[in-house]
Amino acid sequence: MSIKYGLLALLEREPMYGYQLRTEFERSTGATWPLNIGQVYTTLSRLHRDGLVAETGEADDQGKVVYQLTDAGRVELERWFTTPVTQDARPRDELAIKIALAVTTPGVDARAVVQAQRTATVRHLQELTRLKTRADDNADTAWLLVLDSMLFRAEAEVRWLDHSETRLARLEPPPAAAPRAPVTPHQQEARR
Amino acid sequence: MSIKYGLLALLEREPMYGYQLRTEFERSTGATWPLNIGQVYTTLSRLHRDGLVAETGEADDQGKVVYQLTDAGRVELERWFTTPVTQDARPRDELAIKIALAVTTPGVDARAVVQAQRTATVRHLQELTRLKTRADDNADTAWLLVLDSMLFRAEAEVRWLDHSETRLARLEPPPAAAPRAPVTPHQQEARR
DNA sequence: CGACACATGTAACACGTTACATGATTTG
DNA sequence: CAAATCATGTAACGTGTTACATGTGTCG
Repeated sequence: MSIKYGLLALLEREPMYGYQLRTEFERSTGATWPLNIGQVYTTLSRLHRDGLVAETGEADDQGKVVYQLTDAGRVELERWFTTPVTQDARPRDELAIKIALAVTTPGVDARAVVQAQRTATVRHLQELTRLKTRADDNADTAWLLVLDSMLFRAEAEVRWLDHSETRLARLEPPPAAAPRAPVTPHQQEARR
Repeated sequence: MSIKYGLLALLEREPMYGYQLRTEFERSTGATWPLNIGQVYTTLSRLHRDGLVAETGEADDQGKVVYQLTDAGRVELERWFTTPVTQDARPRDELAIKIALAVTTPGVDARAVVQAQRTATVRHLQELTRLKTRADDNADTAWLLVLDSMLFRAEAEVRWLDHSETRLARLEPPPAAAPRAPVTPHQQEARR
């Protein structure tokens, strides 16, 4: 869905051909989400089928097929921009599902899963921070916004993972620390 | 991808049939991401095709087809739990793309887009908070974790939107406040 | 010339959603 | 009995990824 409207938005700036659309999309979002060129063409053909874009005349001398927005396309784009992204339109959060199911899956140490993810997310966070310090000079607003978005998200994810660790620690005593009372049969069962 | 492993995780708890898998999945994640029953069956058939699950004998007297994990399925599930979710495995963020493109799309007031989204997200945040106060009593750890995940995310999103608003305000003076110098032709062009 | 970037497209497949068809069981 | 819930499946379609086929232009 994002691609479809992304292409429409780019075409609102000016008519473009497929290859150019990919380049511009990746430039605007800082190559955060690389866009497969094949998808550009299939999406364009669907947009054309649905009357949201049209070719500006036939393929030019080098075989480039330039597309432009139709009025219907402009209406659809306007609708996209004025309608907020709702929760039920978002994809399932694989991480949340993973942690949630780790808690009740036998043989799985949920806290280890949380810790492994935390390490990976912190590493990602550092990479983002590094990118940001280098990006502040050139300053392409769109790319900076995307970068901030990912930073805020990653920070929130780390906080959530820490919060989850705490919550899990309250359920189950920490694994092998100072000498403690022996585990009960029930706890052993729950741990496998 | 999340569903595939979600089903494997549930089957690690105990063998189940399709309908039951949907019920358990929605219970574990607090009905946050409703799971289409059709998808359960198609996913199960793919998992069966790939040798990750197997029927426990033929359909029972009521026609229920119970599935269980195979050894290969257990290995795959273990792999999922021990491998962190990486950034490039995540879907594109429609909101980030929308705001990023709003900035450079002619005729679109990026700040209005940000504001509209903020309202929607804050509303969602309130709904989540309401859910949480009511959920703390019953206390299903998995569902609480998912709820927290969504809370942390929504909070981060609001912060990012505010941050974006600030960034955008630095680019373009606020629309119609105290008397100011008239807009230049260039600014009018940029705004449509 | 050979490699690489530019440029368009198709095929196959995975995943997700919606809608439909079909029947058994439960319950007001 | 009628309606709702339980239960299994299929068909059609949208979207996304990967890989392949094909050709032009440029530059070392």
